Amino acid sequence: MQFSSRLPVAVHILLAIVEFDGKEKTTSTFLAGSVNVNPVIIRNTLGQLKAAGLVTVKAGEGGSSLAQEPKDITLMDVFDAVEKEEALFHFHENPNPECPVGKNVHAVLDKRLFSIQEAMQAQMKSITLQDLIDDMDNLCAQ
Amino acid sequence: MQFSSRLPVAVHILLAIVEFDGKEKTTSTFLAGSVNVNPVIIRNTLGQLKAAGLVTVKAGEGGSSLAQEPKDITLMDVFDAVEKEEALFHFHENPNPECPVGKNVHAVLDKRLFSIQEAMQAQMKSITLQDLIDDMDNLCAQ
DNA sequence: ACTGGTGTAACCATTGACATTACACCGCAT
DNA sequence: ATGCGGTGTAATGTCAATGGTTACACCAGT
Repeated sequence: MQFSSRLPVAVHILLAIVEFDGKEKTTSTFLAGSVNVNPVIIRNTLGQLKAAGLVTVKAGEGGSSLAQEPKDITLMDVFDAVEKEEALFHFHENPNPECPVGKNVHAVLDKRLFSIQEAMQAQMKSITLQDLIDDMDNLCAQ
Repeated sequence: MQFSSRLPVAVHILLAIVEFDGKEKTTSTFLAGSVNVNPVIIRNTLGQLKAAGLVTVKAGEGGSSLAQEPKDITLMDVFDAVEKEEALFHFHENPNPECPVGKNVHAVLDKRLFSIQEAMQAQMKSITLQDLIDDMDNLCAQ
């Protein structure tokens, strides 16, 4: 199982907004050209980022810009904005309640799985958009 | 996006094998009754666990047992056995190489995303089957 | 040989992601 | 005020993966 490409796409959008700030009008069509997906995908993603308060989008005029400082936007913020999942793991089953194992797996596993999710999220929180910008600037400087 | 229910199912199977060891013949049908899924799912999952060297399955006779000590089996082992994914994140795009952002997102994001994956895996490695057995015994004792 | 069980393959239904078209609405500029 | 570029969103199609189910060949002990 793997995540959708939404997080990468959203990050790409944010980086492009920063990069082209003041140079180009960052319309959905323009961004779509850089990310190489359909403009509607951009608009939807941008809508999610806007709802999360990470960007502002100019309705009639067109274009978008960051609503927060790059150092204040973490990957966790972006992830939250773009993936609405509550639980990472899918506890599908209706385990057999007659069975000593079936009756208790849920209680036993849940907190462990949640701790895994928390570990992931902690790491996401430690990475900011600014980190990525710095990395990109270093690459470009070479 | 979320993971399939394979990891939970696999853990359930392992716990049941331990729990009913010596008491019941843990056939795929029997296990299916506890997990409450189709026996074929159990056989497939059991096949993956076997391939990973975590369990042994008796072909003609029927039933299965652990191939390692519960304290030596981590959730990471189970996850690896059951989810064959390499990368957690799906870097779908063919970003526009003409664009300074598109050209570099991959390089910049990849290592960050991988570090998130590693954080998750580290936590998975820290949880053993024995931990879960202990938790379950405590629940049953109450 | 019979029987219970395993290992697979084939097929179906469902779901979610992503692409794409279409269209209503907004706001600037002529 | 109207045209135009742009946004917001719904409807639809395609594709891949999951999970369910049936079917059947193979294995081992009685």
